[in-house]
Amino acid sequence: MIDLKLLRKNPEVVAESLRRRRSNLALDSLLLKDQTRRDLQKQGDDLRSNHKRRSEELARAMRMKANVDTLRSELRGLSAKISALEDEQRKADAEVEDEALLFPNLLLPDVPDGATGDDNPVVSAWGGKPPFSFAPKNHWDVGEALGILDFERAAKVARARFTCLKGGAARLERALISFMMDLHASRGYTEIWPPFLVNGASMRGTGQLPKFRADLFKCENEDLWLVPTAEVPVTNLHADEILTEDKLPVRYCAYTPCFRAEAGAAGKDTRGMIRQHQFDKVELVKFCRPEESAAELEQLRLDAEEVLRRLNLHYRVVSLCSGDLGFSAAKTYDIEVWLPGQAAYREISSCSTFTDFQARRAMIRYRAKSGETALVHTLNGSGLAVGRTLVAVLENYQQSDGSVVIPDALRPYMGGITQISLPPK
RNA sequence: GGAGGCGUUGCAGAGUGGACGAAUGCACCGGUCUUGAAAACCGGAGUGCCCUCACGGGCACCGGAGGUUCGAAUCCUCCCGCCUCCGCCA
Repeated sequence: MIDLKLLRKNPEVVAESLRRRRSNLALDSLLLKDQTRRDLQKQGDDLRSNHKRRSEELARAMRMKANVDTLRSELRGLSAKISALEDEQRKADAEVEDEALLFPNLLLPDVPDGATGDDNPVVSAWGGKPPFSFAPKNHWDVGEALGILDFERAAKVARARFTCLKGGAARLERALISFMMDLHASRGYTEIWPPFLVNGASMRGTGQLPKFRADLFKCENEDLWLVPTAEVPVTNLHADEILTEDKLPVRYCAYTPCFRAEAGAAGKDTRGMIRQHQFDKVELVKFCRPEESAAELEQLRLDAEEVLRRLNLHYRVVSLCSGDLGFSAAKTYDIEVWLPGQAAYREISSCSTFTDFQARRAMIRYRAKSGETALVHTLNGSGLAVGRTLVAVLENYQQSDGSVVIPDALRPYMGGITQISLPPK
């Protein structure tokens, strides 16, 4: 959530960020609702203060056995007035909250300006496109020929946008998860195995609700939602907590399956495993002091990149421009892996700082040595999207005979398998 | 799923209708004492919202939401969580 005090004091700062995002949200209505809310609070506080004093008077009078009928009925009237005002106040609070929750995070100043993903500048690259002596195939062709990806049967038991992995691919998926978790755990991230269903408050805390309800799967008749990313359960681990400063920064890594309704993505990436209702992901999540968050974002990005380097997969990094940035993020790097079968770079990790936006929603704070409490900054990034990493391995490590060589870094996790070969005819 | 018990300020733990934002102990932060430390003694510490340039002040918060009452940590209803026993299950 954006900072309403800042909005009140510096509306032009918020307006400028919205303008850069190409958002058409207007501030007037929110500012007005905020003013109404504060007026009502002042009125209510004054009435309650008065009521409190008169009530004490009544108690004193009763002790002296005085007649209190007049005072009592007067107070009854005052109490009714307060009740009515409190209803109004609740309504006003909700109106401010409902509207404020729809405002995206403020951009960091160094977010490049731009309208769409086409405007995202490439900030770095690693490796090079691997040479092929033949025309490299799409991962679905590679996988179906090997009999390790089964889209049709997955659609039969679930529906479209699900994949069934089999044999070498299933093993590879599991190997990738273990490989990534081991790597991050060895580099200072504490391993977390969180719930895969969360309540609505958690979804609100990280910003999925109320705005992106349509992208989520929900359990019927329960306040339980399937996680779209480990970011949700892991960030909310510290909701409503005050962390001690010497524990910061807190760094977690977590594997979860991710469930996304992919509303509005009809017709996009309909073939293959790029865009699924269910996929696996290893996520990195950090909580830190505000002054550390810029450096932590850079390190987060490097930690995600390390996975691709060890797998020897070519990638580039783009900085999301103002118009392309996600709702909750203040700044985001996307890591895009090279997919030779599609001759394209595809997003495989997204590393973001959310500054205090999620911390304010989820009330995640820390106590500074001075004794003051302040909101932490939260960050997270994929490290990596496992399904897309599997795609990248299939496409980049495919051989002319249709087999796929296992990258060296994964071999310890593959039980001696060095290559996924075609089944005998 | 059934039966019962419980949920208070960082922790422990009092408080069953008013003077309770809440005793006490521990922990924590200052200070005195000490060469230093411990102990002892003195003092200070919750969170949020609002008003104020500030000093300061007001209001709310005893798991959550309602209700009864002039007044609720305390009484009532519902919900959530934890514990114990039974059932079921991996």
